[in-house]
Amino acid sequence: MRGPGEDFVSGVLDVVAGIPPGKLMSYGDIAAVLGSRAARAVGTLIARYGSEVPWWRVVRADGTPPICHEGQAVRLLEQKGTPLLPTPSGHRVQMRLARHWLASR
DNA sequence: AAGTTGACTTTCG
DNA sequence: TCGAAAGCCAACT
Repeated sequence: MRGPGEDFVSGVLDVVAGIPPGKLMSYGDIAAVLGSRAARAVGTLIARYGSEVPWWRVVRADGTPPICHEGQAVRLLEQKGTPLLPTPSGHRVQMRLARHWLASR
C-alpha cells in the first residue's frame, strides 16, 4: 500500500487514521512505520495537516500527550476509552497496554 | 543551496 | 522520578 505517489505527509496521515479506537501510537512509531526516524517531522506535519485525523491517538514515547494540547488530548482519549494513568504532574497514557503495533518493532 | 525550526527520542545526572 | 543535553529527520524560509 502506500504507492510511489504517497509522500511522507500522506503516509503519516494514513497511519494515524489507521489507529483503532482505544489504541495509541507514538510519533517515533509512526516514523518507524514509514521507514524513518523523523518523529519531530511527524508531529509538525500532524499539527499542520492532521486536522482531519485522530491526532489525539498519537502521543509521545513516554506516554505523555502532545505538548501543545495535552489537556484536550487527555479529555478526548479518556472519552474514547483509552487507559489513562494519573500522575502527580497530570495524566499519562499506559503505552504498555494501549500501544498499537504495526509492522516493524 | 544552506540554515533554522519543531505536537520528538534517548541517554546521562 | 524528574530535569537537562545531544541526536535525528523532514519541512520551511
